[in-house]
Amino acid sequence: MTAEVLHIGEVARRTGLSVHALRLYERAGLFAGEVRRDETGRRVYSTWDVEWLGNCVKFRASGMPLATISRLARLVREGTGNEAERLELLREHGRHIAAQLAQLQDCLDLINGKVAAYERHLAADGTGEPWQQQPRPGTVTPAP
Amino acid sequence: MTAEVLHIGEVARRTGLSVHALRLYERAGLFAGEVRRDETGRRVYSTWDVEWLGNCVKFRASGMPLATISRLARLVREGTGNEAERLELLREHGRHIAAQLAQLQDCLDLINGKVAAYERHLAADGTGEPWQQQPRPGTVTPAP
DNA sequence: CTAGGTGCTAGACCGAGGTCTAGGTCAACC
DNA sequence: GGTTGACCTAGACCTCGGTCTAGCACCTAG
Repeated sequence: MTAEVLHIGEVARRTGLSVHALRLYERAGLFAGEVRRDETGRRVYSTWDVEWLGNCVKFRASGMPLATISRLARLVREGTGNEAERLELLREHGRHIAAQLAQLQDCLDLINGKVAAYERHLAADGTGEPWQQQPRPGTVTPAP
Repeated sequence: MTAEVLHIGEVARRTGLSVHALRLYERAGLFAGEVRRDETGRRVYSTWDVEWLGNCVKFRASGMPLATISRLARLVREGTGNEAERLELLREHGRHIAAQLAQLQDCLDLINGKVAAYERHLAADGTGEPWQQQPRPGTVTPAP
């Protein structure tokens, strides 16, 4: 079967990235395989590229900087022999994600607490304990 | 008990924000209570401000833009009567966090899969199935 | 032949969120 | 009196990740 040939617009549609972003990603070295050109100079992508980009999109969504994806891409491009390095890079980002999960959970707890307080407040007319600035004295010390 | 008076440096140390960031946050309207000044014009913060900033830090860490925190701060500043609005804002951000959690989990699954593959690959010398470009033909179609 | 669609490059521009600098005030210490 | 340290303002600057524009090349259909 002939390898499927995709042009930039089609890849953009499939990945959800803009054509601008695709060209930017290429300049930034995010592709794990040189992007070839057809006779007239247009970029030609394979379905494998699209798959790879799918991973990139997930990496980006999880906060991996372009520079890091680029490092990974280089390792993959360089081929067999650096698997340990790739592994470490992935593990590192895994730890990063774990940290983010914890932070998000932390904030979610905060929000759920406040939401519950406001719900109580709204339902029971003042029973909740929403954010409340304590009454502000005009100056630093209470009236003498 | 006299309200504790904090200056910007101390607040920076307590919140982990830079003094620059604190001034930026003030300009951006993130404070839920006007920041007062002492006789010589230096900013004076209360422990309540520090608490509030702690929440802001969590909000930021979970991706809430300064503009949104600012909206929330305005609501709190305006006082009682807009609790329903605050509630909706918080709920909205809660949904946003849930979406992020899902994305992070998705990426984490991807990474764990790859990590497992590379581990197998490294341990069993080639058994894994790491990222592998299929052999690239010189041109688009295989040699005719 | 012309128009429309798709692609190309180089480079300008953008918004978010900070960070840093210059130049100044003030209070305290030696 | 001089120096040090914390603070002030206004505004320049930075990174990141894109987005958009100008000006051009191709191909295909009407």
